[in-house]
Amino acid sequence: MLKLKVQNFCLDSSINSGQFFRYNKIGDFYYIVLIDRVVKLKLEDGYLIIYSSNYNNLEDLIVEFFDLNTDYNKINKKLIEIDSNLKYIVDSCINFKILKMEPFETLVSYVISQNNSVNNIKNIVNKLSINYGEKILFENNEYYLFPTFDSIKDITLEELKNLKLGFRSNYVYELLNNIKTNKLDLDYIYSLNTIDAMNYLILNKGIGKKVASCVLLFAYKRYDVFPIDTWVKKIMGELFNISNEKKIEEFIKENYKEYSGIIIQYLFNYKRNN
DNA sequence: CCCCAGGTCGTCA
DNA sequence: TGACGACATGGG
Repeated sequence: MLKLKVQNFCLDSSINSGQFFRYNKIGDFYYIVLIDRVVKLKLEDGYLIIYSSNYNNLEDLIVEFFDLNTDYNKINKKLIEIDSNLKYIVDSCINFKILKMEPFETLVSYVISQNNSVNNIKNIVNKLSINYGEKILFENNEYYLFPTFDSIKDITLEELKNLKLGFRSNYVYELLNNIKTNKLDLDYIYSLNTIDAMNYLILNKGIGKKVASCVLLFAYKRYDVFPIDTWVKKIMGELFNISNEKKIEEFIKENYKEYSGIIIQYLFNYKRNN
């Protein structure tokens, strides 16, 4: 068991925020499939109580995944300074973190996410993992890692359709092919600035601005990008009477700059939970 | 039977 | 450029 002192951290809202799809809550504990292992954890009296199928380098992994070294108090203060009318939104997301997810998993998951519901995304990603991911035994139960690129690089279109990806089957199929032919290199993205990274991702069929934004925000920690989805459009219409996507983009970018992704994530959470 | 979900693409003006 | 329907599937 690993016990980790944490401050200003809400495990519930951070996991259950539509960012990450590989988790289950049983009793007080969350069971999450994190890269190469199963992690079971709960928050108790300011400590994370953590069990895992693999304790190697576990603390670093947890700190990185939950973004525990970023000073959100400072960021939140800035957000409120920019627009104090949104204080109640920021307050409602207090101790919420933007997760740092694995790029390949994030990319595939978010291609699947389009025009889909969080529950159904979870289902499909789980099915994909059960069929093609490595099996991990933990507490006498079977868990499945998200497939590596190698384990699904030769998947057929029909297999994808059988997993009920629907029209997204073609997108995932082509995406894997692009990685295979090195037309898409996920490591290359680290070297690109945000705008170039966005344009690079959008070259792939099935990846538009929204999916690319999610990938850059959730897997590459680019806080200056922000996904605009149906929930964000709704709340921006209600709060600011802005419904046009371009106008939303200009407004957020102009006001929130390098923290755009964080305020948008707060707005998304608030709208989805209320 | 309808509408909608962390959208994107192709087409048509 | 901008608007608009199609696209698979599951759930309300």
